[in-house]
Amino acid sequence: MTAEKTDILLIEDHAIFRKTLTRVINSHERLSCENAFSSAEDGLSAIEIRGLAPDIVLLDIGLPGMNGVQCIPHLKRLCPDARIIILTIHDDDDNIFKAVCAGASGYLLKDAPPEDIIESIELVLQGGAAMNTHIARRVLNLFQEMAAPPGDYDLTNREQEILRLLVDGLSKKQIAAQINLSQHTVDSHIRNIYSKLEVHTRSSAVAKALKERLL
Amino acid sequence: MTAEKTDILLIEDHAIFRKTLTRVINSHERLSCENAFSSAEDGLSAIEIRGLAPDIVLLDIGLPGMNGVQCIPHLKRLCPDARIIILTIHDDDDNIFKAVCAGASGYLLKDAPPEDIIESIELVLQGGAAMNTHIARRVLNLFQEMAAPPGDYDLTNREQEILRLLVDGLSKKQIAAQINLSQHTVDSHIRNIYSKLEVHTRSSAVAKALKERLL
DNA sequence: CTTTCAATCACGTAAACGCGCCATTTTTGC
DNA sequence: GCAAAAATGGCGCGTTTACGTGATTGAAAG
Repeated sequence: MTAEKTDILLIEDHAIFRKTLTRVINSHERLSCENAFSSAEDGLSAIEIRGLAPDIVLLDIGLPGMNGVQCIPHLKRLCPDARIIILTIHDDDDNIFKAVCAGASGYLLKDAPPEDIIESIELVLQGGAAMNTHIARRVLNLFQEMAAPPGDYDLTNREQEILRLLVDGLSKKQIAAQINLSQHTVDSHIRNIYSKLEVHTRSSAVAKALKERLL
Repeated sequence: MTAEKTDILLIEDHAIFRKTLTRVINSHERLSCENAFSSAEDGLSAIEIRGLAPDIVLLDIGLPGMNGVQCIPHLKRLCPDARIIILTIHDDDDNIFKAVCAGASGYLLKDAPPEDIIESIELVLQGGAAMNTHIARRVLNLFQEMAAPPGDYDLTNREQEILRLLVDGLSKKQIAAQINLSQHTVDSHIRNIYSKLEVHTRSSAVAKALKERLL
């Protein structure tokens, strides 16, 4: 443990909220917020020009100009080690999804009491993620939606093996050579695959395999 | 609010832990655990035969026979309204990923104190998700890995359009008909796509398009 | 014990494919 | 205004594919 305080950078366009939050953070003995900005552009250019390297970035989504989600990739580039915590009134799935995909470590709602925000910062510093249980639930739901149940077409092992090689773009001849079979046998397996997947072209088979995670 | 207690079903092969947990749950005034099983098979058949409809299922992953992850789809089918909370010693990414994709609402480690487990059950009942912050962090990381930045091969609009049709499994002739072009033109576009994607077969192009989200 | 099914191999054919090589026109960017 | 890039169209050739129509073997299931 060093004596250094944790350096927090804040990007938030609402002036009163920004000042309140800065004060609350600075009243904490191990947290420090020296840099607070009202737009993503200001924050990013300050980071770049003054070489800031915050430990944590608290980021609003509803910013004028560049919004918070768009800002995340730039932050990741300028200070890859910084943890980003989204702090917003928008709790719709789309924003949550985009923020999480872009690399946020936390997603807090502004109506959370200041102590919760401080606690979340500490959790993130300890390597955790900060979200309330309802946001967490949304994240899990998003996951489940993305992870459509892998289709099941009763492919045999051999068929799956050959389907994988088809996805790799190999021809019958190449597949036959790869697994030491006759081209005719490979052909036969491919026919069975087509029949089970109900397709008539290689492309459709490959597309179906990838879309429905058959491998 | 009904006077009914929340019905919790437990599947856990470790007898002592199972009994401890059952006792702790039943000592809670609004929770009830009447059904505890030592295997997924026992639990599932009891649900099916006796028509159980638990509100929450606490599910171990490291079960003999069918494991917890495999069990989830069956639970979803037999009692679609039940919330599933994974309770396990395994906190590796693969298990977390599979459990979350399969539809778990929570992921707890067995070393959590019983009070935490009770609290998590309450959170899930309130529509939240139950995980500690480190598990949550892993989930977010998984998200970010899945959301790899879409590849960029400078495909033109026309090329993207045709690539989409290739993914749909259409032949040159069908594509030409679909967008009112000569087969030769389509052929020409396909060549350019191959060249940009650095592939030489339709399958590889389709695979690359889907794997790297080029559409 | 027989039937089903996976896995293996075979021949032939019409259609589709990948590619070399080429030309014209339109759009885009400096 | 001009060069680069994109979009369009064309011919030919050797290869590959999809599919019809078979066969044999061995293992699993009834």
